Amino acid sequence: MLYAGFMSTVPPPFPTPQEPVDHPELLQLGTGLEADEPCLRADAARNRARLLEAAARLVAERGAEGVTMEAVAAAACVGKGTVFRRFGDRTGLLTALLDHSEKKFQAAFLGGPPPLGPGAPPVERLRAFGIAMLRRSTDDLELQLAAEPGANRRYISPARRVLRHHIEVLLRQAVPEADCELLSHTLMGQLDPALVHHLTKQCGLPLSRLEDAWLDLVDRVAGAGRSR
Amino acid sequence: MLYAGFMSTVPPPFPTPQEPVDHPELLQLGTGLEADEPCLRADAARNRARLLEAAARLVAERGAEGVTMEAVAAAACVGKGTVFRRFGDRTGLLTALLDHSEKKFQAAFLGGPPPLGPGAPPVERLRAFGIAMLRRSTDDLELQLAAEPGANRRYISPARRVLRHHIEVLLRQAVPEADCELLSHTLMGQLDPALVHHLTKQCGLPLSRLEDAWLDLVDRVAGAGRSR
DNA sequence: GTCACAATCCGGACCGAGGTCCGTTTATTG
DNA sequence: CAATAAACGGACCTCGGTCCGGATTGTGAC
Repeated sequence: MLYAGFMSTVPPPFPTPQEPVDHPELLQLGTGLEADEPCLRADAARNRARLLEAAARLVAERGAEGVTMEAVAAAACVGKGTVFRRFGDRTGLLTALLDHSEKKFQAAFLGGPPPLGPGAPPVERLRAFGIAMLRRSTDDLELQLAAEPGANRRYISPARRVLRHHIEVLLRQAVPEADCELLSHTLMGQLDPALVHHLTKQCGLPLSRLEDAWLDLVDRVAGAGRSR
Repeated sequence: MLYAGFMSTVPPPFPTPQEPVDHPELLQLGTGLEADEPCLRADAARNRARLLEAAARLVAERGAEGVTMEAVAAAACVGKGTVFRRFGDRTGLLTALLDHSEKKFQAAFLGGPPPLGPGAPPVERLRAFGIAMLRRSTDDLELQLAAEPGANRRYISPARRVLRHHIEVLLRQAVPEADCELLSHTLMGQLDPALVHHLTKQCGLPLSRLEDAWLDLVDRVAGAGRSR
């Protein structure tokens, strides 16, 4: 028997069938990313805010590694259990910290101005999307790494689903004959924060090279004279 | 101050400079994967064997999740500290369990018969390589998932390096004008055990579709009429 | 307003597992 | 048979995660 009271904030347990959304561009903005405040008791909401603030402060002063669930609880003057009830687990807390930036990004590519948003041809949107993700990764890279779930759940995080699905939709327009679902996973791989971290921080490659590689990859996969 | 006595088996702590190997095809067969037995004291070697056997037994009867460091130690009639000294951490132990299969696979694509081994044209070797990896992933998928290191170290595991480097070498022959280092990461992404697990076990896709997608990807990236 | 009741939340004791330390034991070498 | 380097073992620490008795809050009735 699991808790039942705090699933609003927390990614649904999965495996949920959750067949692919069929109305491509119209999925609700924050798929599971928010739905926070609706029905939270006053004290719960207050504690939630306190916790996020405390966590952000800890990240700022001690880095993501210093964000211990106990430390956050203590810094927020709250019991440890409260942190887990609200955010499910450490990954959930860290994800919530990234939520704001995440939603801004989603808004940008789902409804913002072209070439990132609708209006530009799909391949161009793909190019812009990758560049934007790479740039976004360089900020709060540490947090994104720390927020990454274990191997079992890496591919079922709601945020990742949204990103990947967006790529898939664009791919369908650009290369309808391909297996766009799988292809989208491949493209996502190139934007994986862990890979970006490895290449830039551990191997010392300049970000521009990753950007070039993305553009090249899009070309190869969905580029001009494609027929298969 | 770290331990210094058991680094033979264990991936070097990193950050070690470790500049990229320059002699492409000639790297020693097991890059960091073995170098085990050479200078182990008799009792140490015996305990190592005991531990691996115990771990394998535990995997067999309780699944990878049941492989607790304490349980392994107990099953091998050995102290907990010994397990860590020998294998560094849980990932190291699990990796060691996969070592045999890993080396066999390396031998197959580095020196075995074509099209996997040398002798076939690079694109064909690439195709065969992916298919082989996908098939290999379906066996001991659970173990491979469990052995995956945390986000920080995912891209610096020696075994992964070897695989990726092999792809890179083949790519250089097939598409010399491309950024083969980065492209190889992309291709590796498609073969990531976690992805394979997600797609086959959680989404229910048949393995054959992954294989088709791999062939298609190789085509797109390094396929026939390429000029850029 | 206030009272009572149910739903929700809180807190911190508790557990298991990974990882570390260091005093002790054992293999090797000459 | 020393002497030395290496290995051993298990107590110990930290941290993520769980549990449940008790405290708070929202609500409807009066």
